Amino acid sequence: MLSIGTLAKRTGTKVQTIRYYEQIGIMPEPGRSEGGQRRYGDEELDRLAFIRHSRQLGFSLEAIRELLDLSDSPERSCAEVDAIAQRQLREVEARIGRLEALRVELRRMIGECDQGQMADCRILQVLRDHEECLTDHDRGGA
Amino acid sequence: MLSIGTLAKRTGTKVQTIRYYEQIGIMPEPGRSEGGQRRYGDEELDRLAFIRHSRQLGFSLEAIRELLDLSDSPERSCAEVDAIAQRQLREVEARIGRLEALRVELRRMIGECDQGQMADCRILQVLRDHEECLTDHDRGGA
DNA sequence: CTTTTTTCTACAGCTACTGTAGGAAACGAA
DNA sequence: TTCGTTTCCTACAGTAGCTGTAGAAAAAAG
Repeated sequence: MLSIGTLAKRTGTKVQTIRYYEQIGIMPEPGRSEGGQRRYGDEELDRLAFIRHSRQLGFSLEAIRELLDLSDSPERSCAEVDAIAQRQLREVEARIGRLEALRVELRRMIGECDQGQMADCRILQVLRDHEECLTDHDRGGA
Repeated sequence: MLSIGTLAKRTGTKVQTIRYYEQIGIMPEPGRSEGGQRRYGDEELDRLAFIRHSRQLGFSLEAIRELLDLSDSPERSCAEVDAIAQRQLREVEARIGRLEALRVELRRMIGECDQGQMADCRILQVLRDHEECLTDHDRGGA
């Protein structure tokens, strides 16, 4: 039987996070010691490791809840699991795309900065320079 | 004089977000109409556009607060602004790196799924398969 | 037996907003 | 001017996914 602290160490999770998972219902209420402390077995260890690994892969807790539900009902097809993973992949790719665009703009901005005085700092000018943004919203909104 | 709604439309911001920015002190308290409604001028429009543009580039509100402070004190060097932008670029690059690693693992996972029954779903197996994670934390923690 | 570590509950705080309720102000049309 | 619609006001709760705190009890170590 494992204490919450041991479980935490073994899975690289903080103790409060485990209690939080219990609170939101993705970890079960475990048994207790005589003194009222949580005691876990291997099943809970596996479940928590699954959750943490999925979190590391960027799955939301809601998606993980779905995955756990699916894995509890073996009569359903693997296709549903696949769909969740595909969705996750698409989200990751979208995020990468957005960040790459940011990187381009940041690099351009930084490249133009020649370490002069504030008055003509290119970075601030670029950030202040919202012409495109403004007209964007103007045309779009009105 | 602009109403808060007009300012919102022009900058692509929600009305509540503007009030939130005022509350946390990165937008000033504006003048009011006779009836007590907020009225803005071009200075506030510029400031808000600066904030929104910076947010779109991934800067945190804290970083933006710094940038605004710096741009209010023109005697300081552009190098400080450059440092903030560089830091931001490094963060963006780190995030891209992490997401690319995720993408690799997700693709591998999905590739192995052959749409069979749950019992032998590769995706769930991969997610469940935490050997590496466990030993990682085991060796690292103990 | 004493000291230190761990655990307990309950709650506040974090980022950056977003949404809601209930009411007042402003604006356009008749 | 009156009506109806839209916008605005304040104040507060909620979102995701935790993290940190306080004060007390239980467990482990010496």
